[in-house]
Amino acid sequence: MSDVERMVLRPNHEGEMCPVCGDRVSGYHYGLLTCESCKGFFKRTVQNKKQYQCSAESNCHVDRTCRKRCPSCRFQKCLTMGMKMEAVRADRMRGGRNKFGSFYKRDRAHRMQRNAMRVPTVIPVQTVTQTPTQSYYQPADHQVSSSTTDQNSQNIYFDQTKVKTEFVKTEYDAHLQSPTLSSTNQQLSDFIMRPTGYLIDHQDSIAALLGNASEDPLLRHTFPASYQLPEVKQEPFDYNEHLVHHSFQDYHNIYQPTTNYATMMPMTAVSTTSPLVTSTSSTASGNITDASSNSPVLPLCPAPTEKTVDHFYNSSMAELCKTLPDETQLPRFMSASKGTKSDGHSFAVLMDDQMNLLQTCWATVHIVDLTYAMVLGNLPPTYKIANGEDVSVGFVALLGNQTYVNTWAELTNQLRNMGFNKFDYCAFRFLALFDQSMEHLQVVSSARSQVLQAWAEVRCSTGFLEIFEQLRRIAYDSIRYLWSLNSTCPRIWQQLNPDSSLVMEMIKTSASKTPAIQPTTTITQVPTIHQTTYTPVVYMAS
DNA sequence: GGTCAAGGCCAA
DNA sequence: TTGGCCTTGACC
Repeated sequence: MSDVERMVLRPNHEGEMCPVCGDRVSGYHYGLLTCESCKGFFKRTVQNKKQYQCSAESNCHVDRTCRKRCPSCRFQKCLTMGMKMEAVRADRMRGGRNKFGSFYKRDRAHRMQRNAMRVPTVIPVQTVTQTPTQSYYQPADHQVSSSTTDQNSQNIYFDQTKVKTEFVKTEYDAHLQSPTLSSTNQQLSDFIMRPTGYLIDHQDSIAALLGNASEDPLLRHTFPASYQLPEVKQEPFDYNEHLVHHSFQDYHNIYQPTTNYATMMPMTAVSTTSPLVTSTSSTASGNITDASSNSPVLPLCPAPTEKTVDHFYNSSMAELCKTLPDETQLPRFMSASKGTKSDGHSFAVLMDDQMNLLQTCWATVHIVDLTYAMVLGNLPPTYKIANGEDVSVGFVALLGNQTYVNTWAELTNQLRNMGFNKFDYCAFRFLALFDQSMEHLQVVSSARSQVLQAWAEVRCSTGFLEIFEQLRRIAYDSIRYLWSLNSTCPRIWQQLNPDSSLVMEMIKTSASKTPAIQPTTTITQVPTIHQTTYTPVVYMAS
């Protein structure tokens, strides 16, 4: 093992801050880089099945000095940041490796790469003054497989050598640099700027779109092609094996509990409202009692092991999508597709359906992405674009559609207060991808059902779904707003290069596909959602 | 045998 | 109840 490899594999948490309270990180604990005190707090809470009640509004500030004040909000923040109750052992067995070992290793390697690449030729694109307690960049970077960037960045950086600044001239250029939209823009196809300021590689956009956490480009910086740190051992990816055995419909067959976790069951899913959807594993009272019914879609299985978690991430849809353009794999794909006629026509139809989905959903995914980042506090309130103007983050999120900026901000606040976490974010993304308006496609309808069922295993609130639908309608309206510019603001429209730009084609197509907001469903008010509708599933020993 | 993320212990 | 330190044990 080389020195560099040793550096990659050896933990170095010096200077790292706990994403929950900001104290010094002592290592990976229950899926997250945290301090010793949050580790102990989380362990006690889960082991002793503690139920906390916030005396305020469930949005208490948590930092090193006041973390003892509100255990309810502290625990909620632990969960939101990504600590995993499943990692607390039901049998209390000491020692041994935990179930996320390979995650930790991979995450460490990613972090080392980021740290290594932070040094050369980067300049701040926007210097944002922030205090430790006012960080709109919450340190979700500590979370294994999370989809955010770096906590320690006081400035937001970009690689000066990569940015084609000539394309950053108007407010709409700011839109075009937002993640989803820009992935379709040929002019910016080499590098894409995330709202947080990071440039991501073009090929990552599909992974981002599909919500694969381990492949999320926000986990990675863009590296010069010539620069490569030694990777942690990569498992060879067998396309055929993954497609056949880990297809979307077969996830539930993969995630089988192991003995360590077999005794852990989600005992209570307390809610004052009905479950999100009727689940076959739910009782009439809404309590989920069947731990063997694992998530078919989301990494929410009640008994994840290192092996099964690895399966999920290594066999991700993103990996499958990456292999699709490879002609040498195409025959295997065709023969491996269950129930799919193995001929070129079937494949063409499949691709056509995928394009339909992407064209319909990209704006929703874009808004969902920014919503989650806002919930985590990762985004500054405004962005300065190249011409010196400040635009609000809502302006960027809604593609310039000012109508619902305030509504979006309120929805974001509500989600934050409801404890919106990465699982909900993941569900939102899948629901966005499998757009309701495409439910005439059988696979979409089926996929939506699986997502909803998986989600219902960890959430018992219709409130989240209501807000998602609001976001989706806002996305539709924003696309139509963009499209309307060709008649209302021809000057700006022309700057978007409408005759040759691929993004214009996407806007045009999606504007024609997304259903108009009906008068009866026009978004005028944020729905009233009570915070008490959310209670996390608590894993308990049976 | 070293590593490190689990659980346990115990003073504050 | 908290949080710092210790012990344990699977994995490398």
